[in-house]
This record gives sequence, C-alpha cells and structure tokens, in this order.
Amino acid sequence: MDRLGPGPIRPRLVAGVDVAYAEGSDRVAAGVVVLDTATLDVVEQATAQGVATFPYVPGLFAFREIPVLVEALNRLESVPELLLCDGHGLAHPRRFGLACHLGLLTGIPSAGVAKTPFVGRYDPAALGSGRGAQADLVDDGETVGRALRTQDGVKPVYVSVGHGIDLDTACRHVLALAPSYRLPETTRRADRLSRDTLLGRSPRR
DNA sequence: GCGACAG
DNA sequence: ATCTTGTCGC
Repeated sequence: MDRLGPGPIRPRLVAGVDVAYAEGSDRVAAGVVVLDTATLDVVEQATAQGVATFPYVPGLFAFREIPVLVEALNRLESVPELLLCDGHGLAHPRRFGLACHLGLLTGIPSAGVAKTPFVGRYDPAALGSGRGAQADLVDDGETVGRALRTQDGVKPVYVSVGHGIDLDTACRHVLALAPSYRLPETTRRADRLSRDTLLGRSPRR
C-alpha cells in the first residue's frame, strides 16, 4: 500500500520563504509569503528578525537560515500545503539541504528551488530552450533534482525534493508559480519581503 | 594536495 | 547573500 503519495496535487496555498542579510552587521530577516495558487495573490505574510548565529558554509547552509525562518513560519496563521525554499533539498552532498530540514521541521511538504546548481550534473543538450523544458540532475549515479526552464531562453532553476512530495509534482508547481519570471512568485515575494523587513522599509507590494 | 562550493 | 555601472531588449 502506498503510504508515500506524490504530495499535494492541487494545493491552494503555497508559501515561499527567504532570508535577507545585512552587509556590515550580522542582522538577518526572514520573510514568508503565502500565495493563493488560483490567483497568485498574497494570502498572508510573516516575518522575523534576528542575528546570524552560524556562518555561511556550503553544505551547512540550513543551519544558518533555519532559526529565523522557523520563527517566521511559526507566526503564520494559515497552513500552507507546500513550502518552496530558496536553496536545495535532496540535491545536497548529504542529500539533506534546507528544503528537507524545513519540511521535516514543519511537517509541511516542501521543495527547493535554487538559482545555481550545487551537486549533480545534467546534459545541457537534453534540456530544451523553451519554458517547461527539464533535465534530470544526477549526482553519483542518482537523480537528485531537475534543471527546469521556467521561461523561454532563460537560465533554468534547479528543483529538488524536500519533504512529502515527488520531483515531478514539485516541478509542476514551480512552473505554474513562475508565469512571468525565472523565479516562482513565491520566491520573488519572499525575497522582497525579507529585504524590506531587514532594511526597515514599508513592505512593497 | 587542489579546486569547487546552495545563499 | 550584498555591492555595483552600464547595457540590451521589449
């Protein structure tokens, strides 16, 4: 009997999470934005600020972002059906990147959407140039994620499973959430929210 | 040993 | 991640 399904097929609420860093100080700010997948409208937002307690070390990235991100996530009133993180999930040296941590910690299905590859390679020739083109990311013989082109002629994003969702389903949602730009709206919104919060600006829309 | 290395 | 000038294209 399948105890592990494909994950959320038609999620209504998807959340994007991101963290912004100050240059001179060690201040950090997290932003979580919940979108309605039907309209891509913002349903809810939550933020948290703090101090970076862990340095940026490739491979240990999650330990740097998790504290402030979890704080922001705990302030959420709604319960998103999917969490999209800025970074990798399974596509990690130890097969456990940020998206895996956040999914397990919150119990919410999650996936990672990274702007640059970390581990794993794909055949550029196997990736079409149009929106929707995909090519598996393979590392040490295993498929750890997928390069996904979200816009015609634009660099692909790198999607990998976090928790409670399969790769195909994750890619479908990422593509649907990126109708106009390379990055999904969840990521773009969370990025702006975290930055505005860090800089003390009034959140833009 | 050397280079590479999510954000 | 953040900084940062000009440049290309719709």
